[in-house]
Amino acid sequence: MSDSPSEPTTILGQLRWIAWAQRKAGEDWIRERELSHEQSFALGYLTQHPGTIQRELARVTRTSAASVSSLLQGLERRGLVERRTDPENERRKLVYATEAGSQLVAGFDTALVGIEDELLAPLDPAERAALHALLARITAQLPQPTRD
Amino acid sequence: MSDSPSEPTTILGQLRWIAWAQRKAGEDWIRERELSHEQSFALGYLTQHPGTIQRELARVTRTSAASVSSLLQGLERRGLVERRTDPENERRKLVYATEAGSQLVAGFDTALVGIEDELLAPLDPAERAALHALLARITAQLPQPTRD
DNA sequence: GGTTGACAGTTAGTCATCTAACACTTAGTC
DNA sequence: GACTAAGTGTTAGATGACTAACTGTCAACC
Repeated sequence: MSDSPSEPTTILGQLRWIAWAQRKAGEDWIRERELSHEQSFALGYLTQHPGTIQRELARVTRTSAASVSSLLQGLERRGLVERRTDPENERRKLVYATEAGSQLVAGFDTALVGIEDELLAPLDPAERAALHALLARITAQLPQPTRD
Repeated sequence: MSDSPSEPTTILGQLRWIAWAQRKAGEDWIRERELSHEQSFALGYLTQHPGTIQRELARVTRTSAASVSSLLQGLERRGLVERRTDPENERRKLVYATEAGSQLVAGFDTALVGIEDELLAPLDPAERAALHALLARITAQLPQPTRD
């Protein structure tokens, strides 16, 4: 074996590398707004899925309930999100992005699209479709921190 | 726009998901040895590349010099690695896995191969090669935390 | 030969995340 | 109705990683 599987010559090494590059690419955008990566992601998600409960946020961000809890505390302290107890099930808290929160992350998704577009620049549309299809085969069998 | 680019329907969402799954899959193996992910990775790398300097370790792990420093402190305290100042350049420290360190991560790379194999199970060899080629096109243009 | 700037690593302080334990709510069961 | 188990969220403590500032070393240049 010429190379360790931890290195970029392996498929998983490539994946981790690209994921890392994406993270780095988004950092400027995020830092301007004084948010963390996960905060931006959560806020962006909430603008598109108002009333998400915390447990689902944990699922889509693939993190823990505890992390979501403290993450939202930070956002709430800054008035960017609002938590309301679900009247129909008082265990749950429905989370909403406030007007300020929505405005702060306005353009977040377009920024992400831009980053994706830049990273995928070497591939033409047909190749992107092929890549997407291959990856879908893999994700289809993955463990389940999925959204509904 | 039917979906946020943060979600698994996008290519970058898929990548992050798979990278996350890989991490989770390795956790059992790692926890048995009371190591962190980065520690395992570094120790595995050092068994295959003895005498690596810390700055290069930071590059291949795509982290900071400070993180490598404290990471190695932990490994050195447990006698798993050894740091020797490079006699030819006293700024540098050459890092070696000790015998104990090598034995501890013996099988690390085969474990990684197993994880990769499991994740890629849905793809046949030709498809894996295609995936690898597509990803290589992307990584070829990425910013440069590369090895030599 | 001293000065300057780049390179290599460490330290201190901060922040985010995780795990484990806890409190509260709901639903099922006797 | 009381008991039990599962679902939801929070808190506390430990860990890990980052940024910024620092020390020490090398190389280039006048």
